[in-house]
Order: sequence, then structure tokens, then C-alpha cells
Amino acid sequence: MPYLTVANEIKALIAKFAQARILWIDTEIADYKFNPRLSLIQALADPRDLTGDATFLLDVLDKPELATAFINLIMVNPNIEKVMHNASYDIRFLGNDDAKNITCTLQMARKIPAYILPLRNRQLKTLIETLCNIAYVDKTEQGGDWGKRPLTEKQLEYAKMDAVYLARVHRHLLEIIDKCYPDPATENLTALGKQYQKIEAQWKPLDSEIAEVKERFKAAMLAKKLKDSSYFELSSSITMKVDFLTLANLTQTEGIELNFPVTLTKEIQKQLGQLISHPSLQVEDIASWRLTSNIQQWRKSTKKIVPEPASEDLIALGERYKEILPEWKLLDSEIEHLKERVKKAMLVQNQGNTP
DNA sequence: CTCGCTAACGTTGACTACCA
DNA sequence: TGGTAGTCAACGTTAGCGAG
Repeated sequence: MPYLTVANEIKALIAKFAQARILWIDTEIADYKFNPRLSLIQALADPRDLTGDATFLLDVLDKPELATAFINLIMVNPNIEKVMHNASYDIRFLGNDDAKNITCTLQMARKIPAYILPLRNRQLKTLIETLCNIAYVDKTEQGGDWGKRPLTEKQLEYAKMDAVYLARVHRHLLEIIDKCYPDPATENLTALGKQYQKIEAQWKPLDSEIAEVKERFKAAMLAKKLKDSSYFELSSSITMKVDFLTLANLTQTEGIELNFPVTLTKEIQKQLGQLISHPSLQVEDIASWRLTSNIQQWRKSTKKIVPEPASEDLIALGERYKEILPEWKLLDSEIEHLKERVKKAMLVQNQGNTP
């Protein structure tokens, strides 16, 4: 674990790593609440290392010229893939929009549906523990003071292992994504359709029950004038609307600059008539594709007897909700995932109807 | 703290079901 | 047949959450 503090050594390493194809990178930030600035950059080029000995720790605290060198030679370079967890955070200190070819493991993890990767959250810690099968990862140093020097042994240990874990998590995520998002061009639409049919049969009843419980809970909370319960919170919001002509006139006379795109609904298009092709109107067309299930819908179940909202048993309703929520979430994520795959596959394979 | 994501809900238009 | 109400999917907006 080379811990580099000398400017020339750091510069030499940056030059060396500028030749890499892929780097696993993490940063530590000093004083992130009040005066956030880079403290440490951890970079790893060899994902096979499990010990942390291959992780380079670059001490860049209050040495902006070194950070700039790192940005210019590595972050901006589109030929080097940079892998980070929650990249948008680190990137704020490493080149912002100029950073190119970034892979974010948080985004990768979020892309994987819950039924394939059922996790309580997508923290790096959780990913390490479940994907790499490591019982406990000590993250207490994360909240430590990275503005102090010298750094403690514990801090350096934590910093070097983060890059190692990151590389391992990244590899696992790649494997999972590869499996659950096959090439749309070679998807088997029949098999996907069958699977969809099967899952929908389980999902439909649960989904409608979830919707019903929520609806009844909402009505009951409104009737009982409750804003909070142990199961749901009820909040309100207000949308403001004004007459378009009046608003347009007012902004004109008051000289307020209001400029934003307006959706041309079918109704407005009708009223505009020929004027829609007027050269001063630069109409932007946005195409969207819709997937509709061709599977026979069963009849809507007969109306159930629902108690008066004011006399609903909120505990019973809430407990039922809690009971079916986990299963529904898994099925819902699978339904969404299947739909996405079918849609992509149909677009690519240019097919008409499938079940 | 900042940024991006998500849940919740509203709007729109294509479509269906039902009725007189 | 035409009118109307309901369903569904796509998209927009907003508040609040959660990543480090």
C-alpha cells in the first residue's frame, strides 16, 4: 500500500496511471460539512489484488495543483474508465462535467431489480457484505477526520481496502447485469412472454390489494383527520393554475422574462390549425413507445363491502399492508424488469405482436 | 452539504365498455 | 350510433430521501 505524500512521487504515479485502461477510484473528503476539500485519492489499477497492497493512496490535502494534474491526466481522459461508488459525489472534487468515461457502481446496483438483488439499501458497505460475502465491514472511519495529519493506521487501512472492495463489487455487478440484461437482439420473446404471464398472475392480485389498502387507508386518515400513523404519513400539496392569456399579457406588461417549453396537447394543436407549421414556432417532436399487454384480462372482481372510512381499523389495514408489501415489491420489480426487456427486444427485433 | 433518485400524484390521449 | 365513463401507459412536477 504505497502511501504517497511527496509531490514528485504523486506526479510520477499520476503519469503512470494515465496509461491505464481502467482504474478503481475512491476519495476521502476533509471537513465535508463546512469546507469540503480533497484529502486523499485512492487509486487501484490491479483488480486481482485482495490485500490492498496494490492500492495507491495519494495525499492531496490542500495541494490543488496535484488534484488538477489528476483531473487533467486521468479524469478528463476518455480512454481510461474510472470506476467509483456514487461517482457524482467524488466528481464534484475531480473535474465535474469535464470528467469522462465514468462508471458508477451505485447506479449499476440500482439498475438491478430488487427480485434479483434484494438489499435494504445500495450502500457500498451493503454491496460488499452481500456480494463479496464479507461478514462485517468497518465503516466507522468514513465519518472520521480526514483533515488531520498524520492519518492514523486505521484510516490508511480503511482507505486502501475501499478501492479493493470497490473493484470486487464492480466485478460482481458486471456479472449480474450481464445475466439479467441480455442483448435485446437475441432475446427470446416467447419465453419472456410466458414468464411475464406467470408472474403477472401472482402480481395482479397483490398489486390490486396494495392499491386498495392504500386507498382505504387514505380515505380513513382523511375522515379521522389523522396526519400520521405508524404505517403511513398523509401530506398535502397545492398546485397553482392561472389563465394562460392573462399570464402572457401580465408578463409582457411587467417585463418579466418567462420562457419555457409548453406541451402542445391535441386540443391546442386543433386550435392552432395551420398555424402549427408557422416558421417562428420551432416545434420539438418527442417520440415515445408504449408497451401494452395482450394477455386476456380477467374480469374485475365484484365490489367488496368496504367499511365507512371513519370506522376503518387502521391497525388491521396497516398490518395487512406490511404483510404483503415485501412479496409485492419483488414481483413488481420482476414485472417492470420483464417489461423493459420485452420493450427493448421488440424495438430491436422490430416485431409486431407477441403475447 | 449537494445532487440525483424515487414516490406520489396529476395530466394527457388512445382505447374499451357500456348504455340509450 | 354517439356519448360518456373508466382503464392504462407515458410523461411532468414536487417533496423528500439518501448516497458519500
